[in-house]
Amino acid sequence: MNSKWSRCAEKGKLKKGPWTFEEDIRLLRYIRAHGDGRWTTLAKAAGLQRCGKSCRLRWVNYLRPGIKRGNITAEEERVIIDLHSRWGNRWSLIAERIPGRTDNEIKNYWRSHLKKKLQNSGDQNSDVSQVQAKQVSLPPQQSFEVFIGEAIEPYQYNYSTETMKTDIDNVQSCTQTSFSSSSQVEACFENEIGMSIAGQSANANELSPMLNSFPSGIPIESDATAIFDASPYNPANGSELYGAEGCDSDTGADIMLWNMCPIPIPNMEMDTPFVSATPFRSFNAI
DNA sequence: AAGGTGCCCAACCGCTTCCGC
DNA sequence: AGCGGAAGCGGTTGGGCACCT
Repeated sequence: MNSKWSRCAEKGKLKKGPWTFEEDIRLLRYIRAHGDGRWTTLAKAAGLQRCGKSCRLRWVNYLRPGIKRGNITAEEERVIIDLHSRWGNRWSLIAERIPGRTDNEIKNYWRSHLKKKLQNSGDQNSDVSQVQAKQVSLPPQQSFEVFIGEAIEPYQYNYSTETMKTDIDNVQSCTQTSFSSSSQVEACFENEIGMSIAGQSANANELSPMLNSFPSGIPIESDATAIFDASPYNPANGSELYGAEGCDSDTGADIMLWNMCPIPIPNMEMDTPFVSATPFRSFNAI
């Protein structure tokens, strides 16, 4: 074989399989300093024992700023169904029309949810058929504005290289990844990341890249609800789950960040304040 | 409680397209 | 124009997890 992947493997003990936290950080740091592209060169220069293709995939599908996590919404599903009916399996094209979603994610969603649904419901009375028949207004591609919460101004969700650089550097210095109390969390974020989680100072524009740097969120055992009262919790055992970013729910910023959290959190559900806050109220062209 | 089954999704694979020389 | 390497894309795989029985 002479494919790129097999050449990757032959060349030398290049690593395969799931990415580690350290690899993610290494890749992020390199891209923030030098930009993406030239993936083969980038992989070597960043000191990653990965082939360029693997680095590109990790960046595009997971680390890239703006990746939206969480369940596909009903509106997104409608868009996917509509566009698939027009374009077929042009996943990357479809993904361009759904901000924050990757082609891989849409492809997986189609295979695991929609394809079966469509197959099982060829008749006109099915939900999917009705959805398909409906003309869907498409969200704009590329740039978009996100409106979050009631209390803050809408802002344009764009990352600057400088912002990411600052965030990743700060995260690097925050070595503690497990906490037993809200005070520990507060101390870490205020001292190490320079952001007040109990106050109103969090700037949502500056936070999301940090999420990329924490592998599985930060579990907190007990008394953090006063601070994180809009955060997700695990309904299976009642414990609360927190990501790297924390800020007062009054700002609304945490609401947006949880939706964009690139870290999958098993069994995550939102508690009442979260739901009532209506994250991602709309997308608008800018 | 334990084993089986099915689902989900991150990552892999290989083909195609693009681009520079 | 032709070639080779890089990037993009869509299909496939397999590990981990949840849910049954």
